[in-house]
Amino acid sequence: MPTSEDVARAAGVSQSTVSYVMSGKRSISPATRKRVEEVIEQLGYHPNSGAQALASSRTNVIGLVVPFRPNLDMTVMSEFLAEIASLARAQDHDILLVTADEGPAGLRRLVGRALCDALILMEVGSKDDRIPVARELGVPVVLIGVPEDRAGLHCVDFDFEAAGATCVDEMADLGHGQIGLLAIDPASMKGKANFSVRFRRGVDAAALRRGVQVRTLVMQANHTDASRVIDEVLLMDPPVTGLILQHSDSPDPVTAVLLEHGLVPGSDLAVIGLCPDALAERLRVPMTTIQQQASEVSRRAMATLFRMLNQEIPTTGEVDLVPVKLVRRASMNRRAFTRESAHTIA
Amino acid sequence: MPTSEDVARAAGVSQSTVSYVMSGKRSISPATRKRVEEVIEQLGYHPNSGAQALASSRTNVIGLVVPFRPNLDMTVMSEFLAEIASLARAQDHDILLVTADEGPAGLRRLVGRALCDALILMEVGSKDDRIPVARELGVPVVLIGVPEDRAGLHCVDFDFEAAGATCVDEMADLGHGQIGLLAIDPASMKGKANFSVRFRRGVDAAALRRGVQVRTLVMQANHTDASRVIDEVLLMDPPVTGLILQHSDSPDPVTAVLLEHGLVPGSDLAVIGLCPDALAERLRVPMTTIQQQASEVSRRAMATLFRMLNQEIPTTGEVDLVPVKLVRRASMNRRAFTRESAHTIA
DNA sequence: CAAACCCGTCGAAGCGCATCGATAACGATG
DNA sequence: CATCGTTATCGATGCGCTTCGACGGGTTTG
Repeated sequence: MPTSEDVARAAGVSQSTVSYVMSGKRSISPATRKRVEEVIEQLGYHPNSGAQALASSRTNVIGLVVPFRPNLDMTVMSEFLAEIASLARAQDHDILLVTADEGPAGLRRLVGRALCDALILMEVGSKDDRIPVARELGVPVVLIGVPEDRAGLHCVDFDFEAAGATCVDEMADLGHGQIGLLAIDPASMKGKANFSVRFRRGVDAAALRRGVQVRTLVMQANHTDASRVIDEVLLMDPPVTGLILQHSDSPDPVTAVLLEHGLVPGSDLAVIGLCPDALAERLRVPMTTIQQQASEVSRRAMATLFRMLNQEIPTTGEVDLVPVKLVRRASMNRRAFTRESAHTIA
Repeated sequence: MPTSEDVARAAGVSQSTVSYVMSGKRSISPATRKRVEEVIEQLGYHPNSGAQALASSRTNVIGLVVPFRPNLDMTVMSEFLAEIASLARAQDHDILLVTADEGPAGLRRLVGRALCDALILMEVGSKDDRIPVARELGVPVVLIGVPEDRAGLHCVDFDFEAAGATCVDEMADLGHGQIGLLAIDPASMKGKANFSVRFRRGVDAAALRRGVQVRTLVMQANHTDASRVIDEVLLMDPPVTGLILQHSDSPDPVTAVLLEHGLVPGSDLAVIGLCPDALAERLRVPMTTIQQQASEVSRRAMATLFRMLNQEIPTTGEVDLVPVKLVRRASMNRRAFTRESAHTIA
């Protein structure tokens, strides 16, 4: 591997000049610059990152801490990964991928070993033991997620509360006053994640505001449980005319069960949910959803992170919630005033 | 941040002694070792990775190159990521996540800048422009996937050919002589990936061997197209009694369409496919599948990589195919000899 | 026309570690 | 008892870079 010394010799300049050509931190005459750049090109020179880090105490690496717990929505997660990695590269940074297995000590290691200049913590839970450590790390940190105790830390996330509210509003706007919320089990791992909690908070608030009744049924995202839950829904009185799906992987089973009952989403029952677009669109009846734009969240997180790295803003935290976007598809219908049919058909 | 110099001073030894305590490359008296280790603990010392890399020309980082092209099966992908990251940490290594956006030049950058000691290339296609570069990089490389031109490179992957064959064998064993293969469009991005090609090669070979007829229908993994394709299948003569699903996201739509036709998988029609376990199990009729054990592939890839890093084996390549595992669920039935009913029911 | 500046360049001093050779202390060996 | 290994430690060097101060020559200024 050629070093900057090699480049300097070949270009007939000093090593420090090569360094200044690369960093642009001092003015260089056009002639020398050209000569040096040609040699760099020709030799295929790349600065040694270790040496660079040692001398400048800047690694140009961002640590991305992902708790790969099972049962995570990987579709969304990988959108994050792709976008974050790409944005990092655009600013000449790289991404160090760290699982959360190591816990808080892992964060200390990253910073202590000077493996990265900044951290992004993904999938932050309501109570997350990475939080207190993150605060004292002395490097810029951005959280994806909104923990309870977030003082001094910058958070970015989807606005799940607005998402919940939007679902209810859309229902109410179409005349549905009796809504079934097919919800994630609050006792489960996923249910404890704060996005789950915030979504339901949004639903509840909007229900109150709009004067509609929301009945919650906890379900697992599989056909058997969907079947059980839909049976319950159909027996409710007054009859439920709209369903909100919280699980991102419940659209398939729920749609399947509804169809088995002769109920077509968008005609016999209004259905709205939270899932990836690709899934929503490939259903028998494409589903109206709240779109989760991972790219937008990533963009904001990275923008903030780089501003912190460049000392443009203090590391003091605030919550940056990305507005939700309702994508209307065929699964929502206006309430029919004479729909008692559900019971009989079923 | 404390340095090894700080540790040395506090422990009353020289800096080099601290270094030897940490690396274990020279013998240290138990007394000194204990003293040094205590100071390390107490000061919260972590060796600076940049300095370490500079001095030892070893980064303890593995570059993981992932082409985040849309339409990738992220469920499987993230299993890889999680397992690889975890295995790396177990050997005191970290993972640098690199998207393939930069192409071959990105690989040169990684090695040229000495950002990592070794590379794993994921989702390697049949013809992949990263391959020629990878070969000349001068660092250990392991490919996940099997490109055509793989001389000198170590590949690990699922044995998709065996997967295809196993599907056909299972069908044949249960008496099915007329099989429909609902296949990925070979002209699509995904269809060009070599795993797709290999699966179909396995299917074809086994069909020939077992003397069964496989008719291929290209489909998209959505309800509309599934409907179109199943209509075609049901009109075939002689009647198809078993379906092989190549798309990992076709089980939902296909099952849905079959049920609409009054056909229950596992009773009226045998269905087998290639998809994540979680999906297979949450279907109305849990589906028999070929299980893709990402963890096993990861383990083998990492094991080989570390052996190359430790000079235990040469960097000469071979293909390491992970045997497939058939997981029987409820979607397969023995052929009924008098099933003409499909047409009439449909 | 000298003083004050700016521009482009160079030399040198580290950054924090790994590692090699040297050295001292100390049994074991003949 | 002189010699040879061993074992445990230290000092010095260098990895490849960034960055600071210095310096010469050209330009501006009073």
